[in-house]
Amino acid sequence: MIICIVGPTGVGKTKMSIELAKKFNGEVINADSTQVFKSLDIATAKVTEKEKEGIPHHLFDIKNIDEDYTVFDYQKDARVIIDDIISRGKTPIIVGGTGLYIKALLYDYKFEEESNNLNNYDNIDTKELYERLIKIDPKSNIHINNRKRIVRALNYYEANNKPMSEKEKTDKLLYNVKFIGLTTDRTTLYDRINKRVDVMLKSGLIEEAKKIYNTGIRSKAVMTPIGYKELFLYFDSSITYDDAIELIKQRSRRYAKRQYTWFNNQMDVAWFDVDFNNFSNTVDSVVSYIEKGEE
RNA sequence: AGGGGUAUAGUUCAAUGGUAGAAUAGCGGUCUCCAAAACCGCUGAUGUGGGUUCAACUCCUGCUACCCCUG
Repeated sequence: MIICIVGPTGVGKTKMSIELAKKFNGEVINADSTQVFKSLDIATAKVTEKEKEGIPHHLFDIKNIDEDYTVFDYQKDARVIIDDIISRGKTPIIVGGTGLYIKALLYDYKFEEESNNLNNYDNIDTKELYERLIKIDPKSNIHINNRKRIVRALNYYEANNKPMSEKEKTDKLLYNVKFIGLTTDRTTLYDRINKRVDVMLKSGLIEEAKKIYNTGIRSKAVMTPIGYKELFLYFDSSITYDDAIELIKQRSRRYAKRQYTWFNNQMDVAWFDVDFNNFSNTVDSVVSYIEKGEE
């Protein structure tokens, strides 16, 4: 059996993962696209050594910030680790907020080996790209404004010689997985998100961001997470400090909302309302839910 | 107290007397190697009572609230 903990940012997934690992003889596998990178710690709310309580953790800090990492890589790496943990008789506990990573890992998503020389079509405007796409793939339902997806579909066509809309859609669960979703009402969640940003600032977020800023590295790894790019704008004096902080909070709230959309619609999740005043209550309900399913 | 001004969506602003719009917030959704990304959709307002007019956010007026100025 595999346990997979999902939910929006800031509900306590990390804390739950440690508790469940203790109860079920588990090892934690990261399912967060930003936490695979070294030195992105505070903004990504990565587990600290102290919080780990000796539980083995996998796929954290495995890449440098000037390297790329994709779902394709994640699927390969994490499956090896799952098999290894199971072969040692322990329980894999997958924790993270990146829905696509989780889905690609546990369902039979098929990715073909493609060259990493992706064409960005930098000099061509989106409308033109869309017209090209429709020509090679009339059934495509990618929206005309979604440049990123259009580019992907064009690259897919070039690499595989067939339109993306003809790619086989696969949606079968490959493992015996219990999806545990942690949730709370929207107001509480937003409040926690806002406060967590303030805590991050006290823990040295500015210093962490400044250090990365000074490296001059502007890779996907550093420009994707919420928390650095906004502060970079402040360092550049493009926006004020307060605006940068507000932006971080706003984007975090929106991110949380998108996470709900994914987890509600893409996988079969058992949701648990988190009791923040007495977290062990929540742990107990989750544990008994898992044990009941095991009979 | 007297004089002046303002009142439109949760917020900030639009609308020659002729279908009340936008930004932002909020909510919902898409997603098969960039996903903390990218993209799409929806809800919601003329402070209040009269009057003029075919027609009032718009003009007149009573009230209320807020802002500025003056003792």
